[in-house]
Amino acid sequence: MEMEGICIDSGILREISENLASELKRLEAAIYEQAGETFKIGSTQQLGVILFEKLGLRVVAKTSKGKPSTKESVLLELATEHPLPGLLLDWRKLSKLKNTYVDTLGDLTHPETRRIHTDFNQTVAATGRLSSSNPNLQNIPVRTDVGREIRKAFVPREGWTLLAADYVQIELRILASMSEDKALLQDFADGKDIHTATAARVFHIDPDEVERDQRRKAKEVNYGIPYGVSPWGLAQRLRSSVQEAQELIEQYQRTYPDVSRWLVETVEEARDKGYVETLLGRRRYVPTIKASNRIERSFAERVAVNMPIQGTQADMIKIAMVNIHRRMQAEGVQSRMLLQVHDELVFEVPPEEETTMRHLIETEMVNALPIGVPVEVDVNTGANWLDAH
DNA sequence: TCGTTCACG
DNA sequence: ACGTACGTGAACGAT
Repeated sequence: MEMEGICIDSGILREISENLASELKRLEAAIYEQAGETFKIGSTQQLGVILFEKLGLRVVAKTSKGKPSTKESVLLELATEHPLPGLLLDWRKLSKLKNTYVDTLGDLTHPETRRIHTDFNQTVAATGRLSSSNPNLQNIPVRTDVGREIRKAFVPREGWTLLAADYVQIELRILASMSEDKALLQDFADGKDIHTATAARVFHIDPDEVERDQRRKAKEVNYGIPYGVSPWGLAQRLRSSVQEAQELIEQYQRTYPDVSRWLVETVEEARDKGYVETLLGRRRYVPTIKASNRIERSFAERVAVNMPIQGTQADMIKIAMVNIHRRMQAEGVQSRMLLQVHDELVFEVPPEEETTMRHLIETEMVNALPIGVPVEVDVNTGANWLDAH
């Protein structure tokens, strides 16, 4: 994958870069207008002086070094009180995308081959995941409109198509498997939309009565639980009261008692043995699980419950990658495996191999590591990375 | 080199 | 009262 690289359409990036440049220029003018002076917008220090001293806005949160924070959640809160924070949020979003992705990826693209080559690091992440660097191709934007435009610049070689295959809600399926939770196992066995199913159980209603907002809440709980989320943390994410968040967590614990038991037992196991492990026995040592400092200890407890899930997912996709590679060799295909993004594999395939590859990839991903829960994989093709989803 | 911020799963 | 969901990598500013 490192040597193969992936093809970049520099023309697309150049156009995005120009659009971003003019939009940023406009925002800069508006920001200086509101601030009443010019300054380095990217300097949190200079920005802090403007926001909290000159304009006298509230200090919502402090950084680890005790300075007034200007992070996104702070600016969001201040945006109702002054026009400047909203402009800064827009500026930060666009300058991040331009500087980190659009301009950098363009520069790193080989002028002849039009391809870009990352490093996949095998011995960095403590959970067993891969990481990607120089450049990191595992954090290419996708959540915003401009971000999605950047994905369109990742294209297949001439005449071929990109194929993306994603595990569907794999973390929660592994949680169901490891905890052997009856309700969670049943919902997956029934092929239900898991967040809707959770909402129905937690709110004691029919699945077809679940409202958008209830599903959103259930989704945050589902994803928060395997990380050991606190009532306060969940409240931040939901923008709800701590009270409501706490009730949601308690209701979840009553709904999925075996998950709750597994979380407790996994922390106990870490205390007893000094490590936790994945389904296949990959270990992570967590010595601070016995720390006298409560903050340090709590952190170790969250690490302990998260690693078996995240690590088993990493084990699973690695097995799938090896098996897919072997079969590609055996069948002598031209298709190439290009990227891995934790729960996703990206390939480029010639048109005549598309049907074969779709089937081969789905089969090997689904069957890589049997966990007693149905594993679902979403496979799509397209003219670029965005369209392949 | 460190701190802050923010991009992804 | 403490700090507050896990795992990463990179850009930028300050020192």
